[in-house]
Parts: sequence; structure tokens; C-alpha cells
Amino acid sequence: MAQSNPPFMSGVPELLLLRLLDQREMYGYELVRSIRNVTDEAISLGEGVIYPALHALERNGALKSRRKPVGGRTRVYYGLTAKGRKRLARLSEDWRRIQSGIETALETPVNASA
Amino acid sequence: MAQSNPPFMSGVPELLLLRLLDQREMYGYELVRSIRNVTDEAISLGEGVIYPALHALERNGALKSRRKPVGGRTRVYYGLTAKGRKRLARLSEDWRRIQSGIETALETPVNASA
DNA sequence: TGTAATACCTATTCATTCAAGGTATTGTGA
DNA sequence: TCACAATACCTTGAATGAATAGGTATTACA
Repeated sequence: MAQSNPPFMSGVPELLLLRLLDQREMYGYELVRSIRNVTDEAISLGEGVIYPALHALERNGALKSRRKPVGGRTRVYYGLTAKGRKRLARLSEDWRRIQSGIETALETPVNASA
Repeated sequence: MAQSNPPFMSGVPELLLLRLLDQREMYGYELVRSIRNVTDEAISLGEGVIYPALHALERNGALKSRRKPVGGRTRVYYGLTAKGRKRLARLSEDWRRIQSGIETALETPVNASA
């Protein structure tokens, strides 16, 4: 069963990819492992999520890729474009808005009457 | 255009509804306004999101409803069931996990080398 | 020699958010 | 009293995009 639209995950792969690639060039397989690390194991995204996401981001101009042979194997490295940086800024802002909205809601005192 | 899967919104309507209804019974139209308030205007959900979400939650046993005539008009009030409370606990936990994962990722120092 | 790890990829599923509509009643103010 | 806003419920249709489950090929290693 393809558990789609899993709670709270929409937009997350894109945000994390852009964020990581804003720091340095990386390749897909590396990003998969990296996401587990930088989120302290809280978020784990499979290759079936990462590769399509990378392709979509490149297609719409947020990323540029270059193939780089490393030890007989070929890696595809991705880096941010100016558009990608803008997109990252926008997404970060969106995230913070939602995040603080939910935090406010969850922190509302539970029934002072009880 | 049905701007679907907007960044970071998956699961959010469900979480907010359960959270609000955990405090007191409310009806749909009231919840729409309430969500804007408790999220400090950060999140606004239309009736086209709220009503289907309420129906789905009731269908799967997280909510129970009762019709209550108020001034000639009929309101449908919703309240949490035990299952709904369990669901809320689970969703809150999920949220906190994702939230802290992303926070960790976003806070990672930007390229100490630069 | 065979299995794990690396490294890339695609097809399909499907849940759900959203915009845009619709109905009917009550309140209001001109 | 006429019209319009607000209240209160609802459904349809479209689009998205994350996840699962596959697949290929190479290198490392035991």
C-alpha cells in the first residue's frame, strides 16, 4: 500500500534537499544517508522519494547536475541554482509560518476548567 | 487550479481539528474560524477542507457528532472519542518528531568554511 | 563465489488538500 | 421590503507528490 500524503511530510523532501545542497554539492545516494543524519534519524527518505524529487527540482531549474566518475562508478552531483536558493528561502519561510502556527495551537492550555 | 499538497500542510487539518475538539465540542463553521484564531492567522482552512475532514474522522471513529438546533438553524457538533484521543496523541508525537528533525536540519551551521 | 553495499532509476498507487461551486436560513441596514 | 452579508451545511473535481516496490549495474569483501 502506497501510504500517500503521510502526515506532515508534504514539502519536506524538497526542503531538506534544497537545504543540504545549499551547503555543498552532493549526489543522490549520499543525500539519502545525509537526511537521516542531519535530522538525527527523525526523518528517513528512501531512494524512491529522493531521485524523483531531484529530477523534478532540476527540471524546474532549482538544481543543476553534473556527472562525475568516481572509482569506475558514475555519480550525479547536484548543486543549487539562484532559483533554487530563492525557492529554499520561500520554503523555509513557509515552514516557519506553519510550524509556529501549530506550535501556538498545540500550546493552547488544555481546558482550564478541568 | 487546485493547489494540492501545498507544502507542509499534509496532516495539519486533522491535527488541528483533533486538538481543538479535545478541548470542547464545536461545529464545523466554528472550527473554520477557530483554526485561524488558535494559529494566530498563520493557518487558514476553508470549509472545503474542514467538512470532508470531519466526515472522514467521524467515519473512522475518531469523532462523534450530534445535531443541535440553535435559533432555528441546525448545527452539527463534534466531539472526540477515545479513539480520537489516541489518534491525537499519535499525531502530536509524529508532528514533534518531524518538527524537531527539520529544526535540526535547518539549524545546521551553514558551511563553516565560507 | 556469492552477497552486501554502492549508485542510479521508474511505475504505480492513493490519500488528501484545495478551489469552486451549491443550498438554505437568519440578521441587518437602507 | 428588498437586498445583501453572514451563518451553516455540503459536494465535486483536480492535482499533487510521497511512498512502496520493483529494476539495473558496478564495486567491495569475506
